[in-house]
Amino acid sequence: MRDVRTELIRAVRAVLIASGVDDQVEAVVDRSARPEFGDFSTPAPLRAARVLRRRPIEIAEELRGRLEALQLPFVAGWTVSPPGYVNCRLDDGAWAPTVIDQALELDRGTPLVIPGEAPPRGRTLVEHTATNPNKAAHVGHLRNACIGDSVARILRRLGHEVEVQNYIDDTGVQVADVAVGLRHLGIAQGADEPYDRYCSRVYVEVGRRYEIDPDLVEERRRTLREIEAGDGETARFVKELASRVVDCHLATMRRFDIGYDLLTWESDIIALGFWSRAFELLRETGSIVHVTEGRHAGCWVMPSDGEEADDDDAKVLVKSDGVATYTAKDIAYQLWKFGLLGRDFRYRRWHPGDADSPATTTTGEAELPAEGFGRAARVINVIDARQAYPQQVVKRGLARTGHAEQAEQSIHLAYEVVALSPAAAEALGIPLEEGRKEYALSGRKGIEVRADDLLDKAWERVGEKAADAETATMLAAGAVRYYLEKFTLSQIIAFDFDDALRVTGDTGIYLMYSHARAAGIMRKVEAAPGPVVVPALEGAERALLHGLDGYRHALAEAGAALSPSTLCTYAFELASTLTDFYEHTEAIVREQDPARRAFRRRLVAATRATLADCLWCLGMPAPERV
RNA sequence: GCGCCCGUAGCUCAGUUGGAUAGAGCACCGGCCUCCGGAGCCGGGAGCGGGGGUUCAAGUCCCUCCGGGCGUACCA
Repeated sequence: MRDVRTELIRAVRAVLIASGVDDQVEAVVDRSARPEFGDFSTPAPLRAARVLRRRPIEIAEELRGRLEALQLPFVAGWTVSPPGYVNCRLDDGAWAPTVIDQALELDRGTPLVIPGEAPPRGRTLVEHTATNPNKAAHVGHLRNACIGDSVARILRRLGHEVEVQNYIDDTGVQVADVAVGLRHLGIAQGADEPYDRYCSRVYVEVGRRYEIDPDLVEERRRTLREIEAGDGETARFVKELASRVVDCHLATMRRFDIGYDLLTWESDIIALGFWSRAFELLRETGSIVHVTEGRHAGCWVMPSDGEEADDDDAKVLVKSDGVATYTAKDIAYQLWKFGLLGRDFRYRRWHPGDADSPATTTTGEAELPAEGFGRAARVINVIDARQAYPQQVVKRGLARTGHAEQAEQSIHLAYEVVALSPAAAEALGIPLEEGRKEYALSGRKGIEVRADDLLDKAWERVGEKAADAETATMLAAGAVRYYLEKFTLSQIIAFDFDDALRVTGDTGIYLMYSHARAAGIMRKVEAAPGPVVVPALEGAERALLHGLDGYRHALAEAGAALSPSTLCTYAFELASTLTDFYEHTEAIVREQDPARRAFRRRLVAATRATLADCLWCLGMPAPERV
């Protein structure tokens, strides 16, 4: 069977139809608001009253009769309460063992697909991280990576075929800036200074010098042109620089258990002529127009929907100097992602010797089959909300070139940025403004909290109590991830050190601690064989069973909404329910009745398994002890 | 100007796509270690920005106003 709630929804839907209401009325089933009503309740009769033109309470009585007649094996009885709810009380002896068994059978090798509902056909491509390879990753980049990684995990857990890509913009202004700085400013790398941090420092300094040194600005222009051209000394220098920073980023993300299937390089997109091919497609379909006068004179632009050429919303794709904009290359990339471009990369392993290494695109010798990459049915781009407009243009590019279906399956998973709380801003030496609640990060100005530094801080914090260094490493990474994932995507995170490094309350530490506690009980109480006999349930036990039963629903919901925070909320509730059980029922080690002891032990085992599964989806460790 | 997002307890945030009495963490105050791990638990006070509307039912949907953020580049 599926989870209890899904079964009840099916049953309610069936009796609604039998009563003459088709799908006009949704079969809503929720946990009962109060225990005295039962385990689950449906307000469907209230909604059906309008359609049937009858009193809700009468409809409720009728539905109750029909539901009773279904004789669902896990249901003890149905009641009606005014003004027109139908309530269900479960048969503990029937539903509890099923819920426990299902939790104990959780296996990450077996997707949690709902029986009868096959996972979607085709590949889902998730692009995330995409940090410019010119500086150390900061907490904003880390939010992107955590969201993307968890979405990928959740979808995989639900049986989707997922490919994760990290886009490397190695031809943009930002990397050019650092190249200029490295070549002309003579700043030395510190002895123990990691390369990405060194680049961060150079990046800030070169930004300052631009203000006072016009020659340096000219040098940037020249550098960009040479990068665009693709071969020559500068291009090689920049590729090397970007590669080294990418390695730093990969190492940083690996500390958070974040990995990738493929690195896609913008320089490869240019070198392999992706844009020129996309340009042909756009031109042939009339998706773009060449503007001869006005402020866009000499440019190729994509007009906005339903307006004439060169209106205010038109987006420039080719500048008057003939160079394609970033958005233009993004359209080409997006067409490739769906296998619509008619061109492909070549592929090899990024670091052949390293088992954790992703694959990478290359213009050199192909070592991996091309069929393994791209060709997506659905594309999810994890990109911050500020880029909604260019992402819309990318989507429009697909629609205009005749790929309405793929445009529909192009999802900009927008999330709000990470900013600094007043306290964090003050700690970084930023002057505070009256009434201002958040302060923007800026890699360019050096105003940032680096991902590695944050993790180091967390490690020191949890290390005070952790069993050993290895445990501290797990706890620190899990704590930081939870902090960055628990906010809804549309919420700006005003990053605060106290909140991020907290070890009590609604934190990743609490979740991992709960898991370790459950694991500890299992070490202390030996497993007992035989069938589960369900005793008279205490409140905390019933709550725990409901928590376990709700996992599939929560996971499916998080997957449908592409929302890790939904799963965070679920995880914290489950952990809290476990704590409640732990604190307010008799210790299992002291339980004398063997049947009850066995039942309670299995209940804890099922909870541990569910929590571990859930933590995996959130990219968090499930430690056996802390 | 136009578009998107945010506004829920002193602070930081949830709120199951419209359901019964709006939750949690932090902070503050007061309790709980002869008890499977106290990174815990129990108790205490206070809230849906304002105003209309739709509905049996609105934090949730519509309109409007007020605050705040972001976008609206031949930057990425």
